[in-house]
Amino acid sequence: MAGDGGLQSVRRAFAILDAVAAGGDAGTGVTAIAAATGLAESTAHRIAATLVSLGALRRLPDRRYALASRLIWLGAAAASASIDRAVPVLTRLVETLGESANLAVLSGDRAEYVAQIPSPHSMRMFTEVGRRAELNCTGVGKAMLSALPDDRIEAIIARTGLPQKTEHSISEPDALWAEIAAARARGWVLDEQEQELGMRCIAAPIAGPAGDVYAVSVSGPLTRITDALIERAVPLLTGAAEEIAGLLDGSRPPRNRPD
Amino acid sequence: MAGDGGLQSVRRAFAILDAVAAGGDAGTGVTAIAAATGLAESTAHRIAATLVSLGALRRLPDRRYALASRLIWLGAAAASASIDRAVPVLTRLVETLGESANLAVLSGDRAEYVAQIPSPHSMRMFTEVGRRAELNCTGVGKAMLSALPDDRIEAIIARTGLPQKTEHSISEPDALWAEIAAARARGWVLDEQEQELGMRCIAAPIAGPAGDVYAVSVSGPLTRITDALIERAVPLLTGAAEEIAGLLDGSRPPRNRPD
DNA sequence: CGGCAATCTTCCGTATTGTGGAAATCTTCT
DNA sequence: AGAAGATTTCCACAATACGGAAGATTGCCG
Repeated sequence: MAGDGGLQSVRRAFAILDAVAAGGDAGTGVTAIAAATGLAESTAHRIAATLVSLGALRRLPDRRYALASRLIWLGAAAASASIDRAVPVLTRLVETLGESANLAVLSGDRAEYVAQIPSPHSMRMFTEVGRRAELNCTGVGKAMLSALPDDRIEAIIARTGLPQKTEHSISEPDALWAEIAAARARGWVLDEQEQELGMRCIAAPIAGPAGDVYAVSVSGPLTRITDALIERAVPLLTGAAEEIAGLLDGSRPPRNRPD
Repeated sequence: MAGDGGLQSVRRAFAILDAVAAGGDAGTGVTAIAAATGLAESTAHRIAATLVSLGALRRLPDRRYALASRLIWLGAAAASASIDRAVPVLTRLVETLGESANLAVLSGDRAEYVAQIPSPHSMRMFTEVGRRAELNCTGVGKAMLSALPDDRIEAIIARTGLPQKTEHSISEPDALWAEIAAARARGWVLDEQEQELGMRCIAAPIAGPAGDVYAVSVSGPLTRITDALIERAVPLLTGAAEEIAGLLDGSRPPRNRPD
């Protein structure tokens, strides 16, 4: 093996998958892939073609590449064990705080809820797992943004804009950047009725070892997610984030990034 | 490139990921990986080590390998676009039949619900997306089993047994194999209160181009999922399976496999 | 429609990377 | 402690992957 990284061509294949994932849902051309990975265009083309034949990438009509279904399947298989291991952590959050706990993953330009332990209260925030949500107006979305490099955030905002779910949703880029800065400083974010009127949510980001990004959150109605509960919940939440990070391949919460 | 498959080492890396995915949640050793892929043990070891350094595999304390979180992330990113494209198909099913429609993926040894369009009826089957379910006693599970090679089915059964959710759940391997044979013959399966008392579900398998397996289903309470509705729904369901297969990288429904 | 620029695709000589057999090491069981 | 099986390391070498160059395609503009 040349160095500690193992097989060069396998590493390059994953770099190409990352570049395509970062390129957004409209697809990524060979020139952009080559630029993002530092590979020659013909090399990038050949590896991308291999990934297409393997079902990990697909070709769009305009010759761009997008992620494909073999990754869905492998991801689901990988998630089977990892999320199962996160469930007890979420469960303890719920038992301690009495509110719903969620785990989300950054999925394209949106947040996808991948696990939820519901609150025992009859009135609770109802989040369908598998549902995708905007990044700018959800706790988990803002938490995950805070774990991304600035240029990645800019690319996402350029593609998605800042969709409005309620009158409280963040509608100005400056306000979102301020939220991100605050999240980076204190390690958690608050969704103050931005996703849904009457609902409040706190969330903490989790960074995986390879650029994968998640968030864990606690959510419920405004009447119960008081400032006192938030104060009590934050250390538990950030502790849960750390614990889940450890379960997801020994990763750690993100360091602050003063880009 | 040697042949049409592209880079040999990238193909081998994915073959190793498949072998680890097929090996179950307890992990897979180098010798088993080498046997499953036909590679030399030292080659398999080196590629697996590369995948560990990339975050696609992780090492267990007993030196076995398991799928890791980079695949969750890539899978979620890939799912972002693919499932979005399947949602209109599910929606049309619901609008036509008036019952909930679901999309599930084979996730480890279980079925994971990845999308759901709920029925407009106030009493409906409530399936939390992201929830995992047993393969032997769910429509989507049995449908997906029917799309797998027999030896893969045997390995799954050996690991999971045949868990019982209701008194109707399939508890004998012979009965499950008969269900699988029937599913292969007609292209869809029926869950007759096996997952939940009072609930009925029909499901059709979808095979991806690279061994990835999904199922689309229509479900509801016994009182509404009548034989007449099933008769009416089956061609719509299998048509939806075909359509979703086409959206998931041009794949087609599985051919019968008379192993 | 033609021209142009940008992007994509193919080809090929070659050197670098990946290979697999053999040996060494580790782990588990009796 | 010994044996057997599994895992890991090493290294010579050949086969695979590489990238530059040339050719092909696409989209835009006048």
